[in-house]
Order: sequence, then C-alpha cells, then structure tokens
Amino acid sequence: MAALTGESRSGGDTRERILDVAEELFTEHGFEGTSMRLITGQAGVNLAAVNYHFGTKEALFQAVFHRRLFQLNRMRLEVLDRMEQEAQGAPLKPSQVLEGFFGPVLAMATDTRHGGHTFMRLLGRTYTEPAQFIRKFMAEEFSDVISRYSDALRRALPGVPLAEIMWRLHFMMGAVSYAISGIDALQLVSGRFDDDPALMAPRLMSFLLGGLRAPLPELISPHAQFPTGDVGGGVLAPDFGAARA
Amino acid sequence: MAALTGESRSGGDTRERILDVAEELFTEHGFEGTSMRLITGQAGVNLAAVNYHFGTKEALFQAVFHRRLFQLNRMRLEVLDRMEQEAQGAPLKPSQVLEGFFGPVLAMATDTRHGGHTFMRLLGRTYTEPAQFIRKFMAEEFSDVISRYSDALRRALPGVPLAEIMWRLHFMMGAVSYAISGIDALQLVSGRFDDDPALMAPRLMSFLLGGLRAPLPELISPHAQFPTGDVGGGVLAPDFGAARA
DNA sequence: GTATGATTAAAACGAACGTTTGAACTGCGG
DNA sequence: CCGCAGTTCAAACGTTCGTTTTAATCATAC
Repeated sequence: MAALTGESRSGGDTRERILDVAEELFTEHGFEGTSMRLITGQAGVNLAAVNYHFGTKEALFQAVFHRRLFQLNRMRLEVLDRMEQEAQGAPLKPSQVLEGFFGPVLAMATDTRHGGHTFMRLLGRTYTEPAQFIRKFMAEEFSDVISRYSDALRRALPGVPLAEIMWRLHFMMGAVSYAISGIDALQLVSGRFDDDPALMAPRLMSFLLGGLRAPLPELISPHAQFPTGDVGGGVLAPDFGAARA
Repeated sequence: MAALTGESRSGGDTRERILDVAEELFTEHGFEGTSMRLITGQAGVNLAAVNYHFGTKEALFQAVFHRRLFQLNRMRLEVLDRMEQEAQGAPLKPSQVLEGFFGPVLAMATDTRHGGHTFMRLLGRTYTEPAQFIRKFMAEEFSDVISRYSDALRRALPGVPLAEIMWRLHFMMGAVSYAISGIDALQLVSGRFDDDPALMAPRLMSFLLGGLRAPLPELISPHAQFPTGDVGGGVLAPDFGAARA
C-alpha cells in the first residue's frame, strides 16, 4: 500500500509512472474498480494524461499487460530454444519443460523490487476474467508460447494423448496462478500461516511434476462424474435442485 | 447469454429471480462491472427491488454466495462425516479426502440445470478477488470445512508436514478453480478443443492425486527460487530490471 | 526572440452509477 | 367497505464515471 506513493514526482516519464501505478491499482481493485482519477491522482499526473498517452482506459490496461507479458513470453521462448538446442533433438525431460514455462513466471512473481510480483497477481486473476477485449489480446500474447510448449510437452511425455497434455497444462496454470495471486487467501483460510513464501517455488514444482506425471485416468463412461464414483454426480448432484425449491 | 431471459415473469418470487440473474451477471461481468439496472432489467423487476429485498448491492452479492456456499460446504461436511464413520477411526485414503472435498464442487460445476455451473465459475474468480468485504465472508464460510479437511488430509498423509499439506491444498484449489472457470480460456488458448468437458473430472482427479502424493521437495536454501536451479532467480530474474530501464 | 510541436493543466461534458423517496398497488382479516 | 402490512412502481437524488475541450506551459530549432 505504501510501496509507490503519489508524491514521487521524480524525473521519470509520465507515461511510465502511469503504467506503474495502474499496474498496482488494477491488481488491487480490478479493472472496473479502478478509476482514472485514482490512477492519475496517485501517479501525480493530470487526469487527462491517460487519455493523451494511451487513448482509453482499456488501452492503458492492455499496455500494462503488454509491457510485462512481452518480456515474460520472450523469456520463455528463449529458455526453450536454449534447452532444445542443448538436447540436440532428443526430447526434453518434463521437469525441464516445466522449468522453462513456469520458471520465468516464478522469477517474476518473486521479484518485488520491480513490480513483477504485483503484475503476476494481476495476471493470475485476469486470465479467467470474462471481459471480451481482455480475452482477445491474451490469446494473441500467449498463442506462440502455448503451441511451442505443448509440443515440447508432447515429446517429453510420449504415449500421453495431446488432449490430456492440454488439460494438465491448464490445471498447472491454475495451481501456479493460485500459488502466486492467492498467498494471502491461503493465510486467510488457514489462519496465521507461519511459513516462508520464498519456499513456495520448490513446493509448487514438486506438486506440478507429480500431477503432470500422474497415471492416466480411466475415461470409461461419458457420464462418469468422478472416478471413485459414489460421491460425484450419482448421489450428490440431485440435492442441488432440491435445495432451491 | 440466452439461458435466463428477462421476460420470464413466471410465478417465482422476485427475491429468487434476482438471485438467479445476479449470479449469472456477476459471473459474466464481475461485481463492479454489473449494474443494478442490468440485474433488475434482466430479471424483469423494478430497479428498487434489490435495495428493498437485500439492502445494498454488496449484500446481494453476499446473498448469492451464501445460498450456494452454504449447501456446498454442508455437503462436504456430511460426506466427510459419513466416510470417517465408516472408517471407524482409521485414516482415510487421500483419494477419499479429495473426493469429499472436490466431489461436491465438481458435481455442482457440472450441474447446468440449476445454475451450479455458473456459480462455480463465479466462485473460482472471486476466491482471489481483492475486495475487502468479499475476503471477509469467504473466510467465515470456509473456515469449518478447511480445518476439518486439512485435519483429515494430515491423517491420510502421515509424515507430510502440515505446512506442506496446506500448500498442496491451496495448489489443488487453484487447479480445480481453473478447471471449472476457465474451460473457455483453455479453448481460447489451445485453439478449437475438441474434447468432451464431461471427461474433465476424472482427468482432474488423476492430476490432483498425482500432485498431492508427489515426493516432498528439498527445501534447501531459503533463496533457492526453483529446485532445478539455473532458470529460476539466478539467471532470469535480473533481466526484469533491465527491461524496464 | 519567436514560431512550432509536444505535453500538461483546469474545467466541463453527458452518461451511468447506487440509493432513496413517496405514492400506487396487492391480497386479506376485520 | 375499510384499514393495513407487504410489495412494487416511477421518478428523482447526489455522486462518480471516462472522455473531451480549450488554454497554458514547455522544449527546441530557426
């Protein structure tokens, strides 16, 4: 809350100062919950500065994302390129692929000095955000990385169907997102959580690898809700209707 | 978008109709992005009806959550009670605990007939939402269930430290949340995803079990960013600063 | 010094927001 | 028929929203 105060009228560009403050406020209050007056006020610039430099509020939001996502995904591709080159055509290990994909994310998330932590929390929450214009440019920013890494995962896990790989990639992104954006949510839910957040990364990596290499599920019936039956759709689902009557 | 149209001036209570529509619109546009005029308009009731029946917009939001969370968590506790009774004091299997905790969630998420699907998407996004009043009552609604289930997990996984269990529970909630709320996000990111969403539950369960039972991480140095080193903080982190200069 | 283009400043725009008000309507017991 | 809660209604409240406008300021080249 006190990391970036408004009075910092330092030599920095107006544009850059707006981006920093907006990133922080969007993280704190969401897109709709953050007003331009709050942004410009906290950045110590004039109200019209955002519209002058970025055009609209939506464009500012996109600019905040592009600045970070561009370097994040570029870094992911660089790491993958380097690893594949060293492997000389051999498939990578699953742990390597995860390292390349989530390593830069965690590095950025634990970088509190340059606002990376703030942004990663914002990214995690925005990924599932419904706004149309958000979904649009998120897909564009990610398409390259996803296709490259899903391909690397497919080669790292021979015999695992592509659909399964995509699902697990999705699950992993959820776990990482929660790990980053919801640390306080965890504390909130489990009471005072006396544990070093810096130790999260190795914990997370173990968890992800365990999930990624889990035995394939038995996809028997198209209506089987839960593998161990009994609790899933069969017994519990009907109750939902009754409670609303 | 076309599931619940406004013209349905059926005999249902005004209160209940508001809850249904609000649940859908909050999911679609978020809390701040959903106006009372949109809610009441789509529900076919007067603008003042929300304030009359619920008091404020925040209270309506809480009411939407309470209606669903109450039965969801009650169900979780019932399942756990039954399983522990049948076990006669013996520890449950990890798969049983996961089944009790996430089974009702998935059952509700796949229940498209009674709006459960809509709500679970809303829950997933709201869990990491920053608004103060949201965090407050979420903690209250969840505290019982979390303490009961973390205890069951501790007994199911002897030798695993409690901190590790809490982290993995957190990771799992993230994976489940993404699995539910971001199905379209997955399609969006991986192109046309020709796979039956009904098969998600068994996939998810396998993934969760794999992660939950993964080998414990080596927590060596408090500054080790990533277990396999090399990519984490050491090499990549400094670049974040340079890119901003 | 002065013209020029880029940036900042102050003020106002119309629209939409959540909420409140006071009257009109409803079903029902007296 | 009347009185009376409970509920719905149209209208307005004051505030805040994103954006636009017009003038002032600044740096730099002539």
